[in-house]
Amino acid sequence: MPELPEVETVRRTLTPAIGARIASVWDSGKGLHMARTPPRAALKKLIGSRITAVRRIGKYLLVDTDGERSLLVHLGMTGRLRIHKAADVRANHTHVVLGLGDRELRFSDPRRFGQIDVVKRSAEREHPALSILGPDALTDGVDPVAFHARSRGKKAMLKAFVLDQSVLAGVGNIYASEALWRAKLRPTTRAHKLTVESAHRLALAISEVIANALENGGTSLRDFVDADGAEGENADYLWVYDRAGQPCLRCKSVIRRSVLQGRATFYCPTCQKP
DNA sequence: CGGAAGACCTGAAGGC
DNA sequence: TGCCTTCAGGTCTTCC
Repeated sequence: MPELPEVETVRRTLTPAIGARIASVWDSGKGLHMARTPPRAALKKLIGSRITAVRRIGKYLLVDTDGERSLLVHLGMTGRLRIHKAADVRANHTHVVLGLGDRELRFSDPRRFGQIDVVKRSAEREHPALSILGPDALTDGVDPVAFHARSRGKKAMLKAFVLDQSVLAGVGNIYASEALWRAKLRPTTRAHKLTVESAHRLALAISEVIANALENGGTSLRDFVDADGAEGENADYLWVYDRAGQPCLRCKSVIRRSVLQGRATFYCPTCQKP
């Protein structure tokens, strides 16, 4: 479910946890992404430390402590990271809980596509999940020159290029369609076809789409909520995603849905030129 | 190299 | 009410 704007929204709403001491940890023992179970022994080592910051790299969150380790979290499709009162009933599919006195930081994830790990901060970028990430689309910004350079010689479709986390970290399925619509580019166009001008347009479109979604607190189509349980408003502002059969907001043509690499893709057949 | 298809999972929604 | 199919903000692997 969560792309950069949603993960960043979670990060921002987690700041009340900063300063809290981790008094206990618990995990369900269930396997998450790639059948990996949360590393119980490493989680236990977080006990006694205080949360000093919550950072985000691409779609990953890092909960820093005053020890040498950080908690690494990926929300997958249905993951939630929320602050609850310790007395609140635990949601179904809760898989990791950090006890923070009268509060708890809880990770729940019905589909279990998320990831939980503990990393040594001094070597965090060597973690396999983080080592492959390109520049962060928000923190680092989308450098149009570098973006264009990365597209040289690439036969991949633009949709795949934009989703490639090693090119740019943070863009997911919704905002890929949104950015390509905004840049007036067809999702199936090959990346090497980008001109300097169209690459710049796409780079700017990605930045704007992400900034707007973030302002709206993210897109809640199904599962996404922030750390306080609040939904985002951005679903009301989508131009193409989930709008198949409806008029293009630019030219009134009928928006189409196709499937690219197994994923729903939305575009305007008229104003997004092949 | 790239793309399609399948894998990992659960639950909501729609058709009958 | 139930049963069945389809679909879902993400990776990762395998096969062509």
